[in-house]
Amino acid sequence: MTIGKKNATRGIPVGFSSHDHSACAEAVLARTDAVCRKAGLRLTPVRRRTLEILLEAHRALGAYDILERLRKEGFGHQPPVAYRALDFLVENGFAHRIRQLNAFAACMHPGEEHAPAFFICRDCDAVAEAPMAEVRAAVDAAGSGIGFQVEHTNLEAVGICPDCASE
Amino acid sequence: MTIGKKNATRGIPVGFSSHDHSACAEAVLARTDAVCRKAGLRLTPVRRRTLEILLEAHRALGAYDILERLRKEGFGHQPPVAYRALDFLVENGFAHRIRQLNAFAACMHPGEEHAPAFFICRDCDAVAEAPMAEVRAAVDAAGSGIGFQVEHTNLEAVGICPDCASE
DNA sequence: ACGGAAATGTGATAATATAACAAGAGGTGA
DNA sequence: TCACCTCTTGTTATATTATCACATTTCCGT
Repeated sequence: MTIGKKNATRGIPVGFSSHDHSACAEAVLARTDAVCRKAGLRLTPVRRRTLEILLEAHRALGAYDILERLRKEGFGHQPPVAYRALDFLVENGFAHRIRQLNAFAACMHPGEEHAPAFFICRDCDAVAEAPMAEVRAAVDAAGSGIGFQVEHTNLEAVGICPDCASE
Repeated sequence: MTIGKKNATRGIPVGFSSHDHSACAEAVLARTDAVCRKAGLRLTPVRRRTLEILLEAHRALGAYDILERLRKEGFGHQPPVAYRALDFLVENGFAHRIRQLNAFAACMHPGEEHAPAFFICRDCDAVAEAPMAEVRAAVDAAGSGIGFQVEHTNLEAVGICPDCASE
């Protein structure tokens, strides 16, 4: 599946409200830099560029979409290049994996403790990230009820985004 | 990835508590039958058998695991055979798709309105299904807050199951 | 029986992801 | 500095998951 072709030229892919993309992208990148320095993580060129690509695209991208862009910029052109960078970003909370779409999106709140929920439009594939701390608490509680120790939760809601609803 | 190899011979794959598998499997199958009759859905041989396989396995299975078993029993041996049966089951709520595992598990509450959450052991791949109606309500509410109309939610929690924790 | 819709079977291929190994970059202590 | 170690990158190859397209069959209502 190629991600997001349907809405490539209209709408607001990550999040549903208008705002200055480049400003927020820069801010997130700066914050990610800071978090890496503090944690001793190496935000190498591929990794940094991968995050930038996600931030610039401002939508969920498939690994092969990212790979293609990296290739055009002189990075390696084999799948592991993209997957490794994405793994790093996801593991450290700088990006999220959207399983419904087999895609990845930049995290808008790097470093902050947050259990995000994703709202995915089934029409245009736009993705919004919303904080759902209460949900995480409820899941933790339900888990302990059955002796299960929750380490990570992923909540993906599929439906219709405001843009597509108004059409 | 092949699903569930790690724990193929020990533990309790779907749900974490001991019980009579074959009894619960039969009950679920009977209920599914009833729901289909009532709704005018056709639980054809492949579909029925696919559900039975999931129920008997009592764990999440990959599409190709299921395909192999269907093949051995004389059904078609091409991927669409399994995927179509699984699509039917998932669409009608008789099975769930576990995206973390690229796998499928029989629904233990067919016909009941339920927004399930899945607890997935990262060690043995066992899956437990828990009802999380409150979570669904919270997600719906959060969705309306951003103008998003939620149609379907999927919540997957990864962690350590009681069996693996005690080792 | 007949016609249309749904379901099945098959071959082919697309899309996603990982394994395994060689080579390079960068830090650390002798 | 240099030997050493670890992490990172690049590449080849392959595994795994999923869908397309089309022919055939089955089912159901008329």
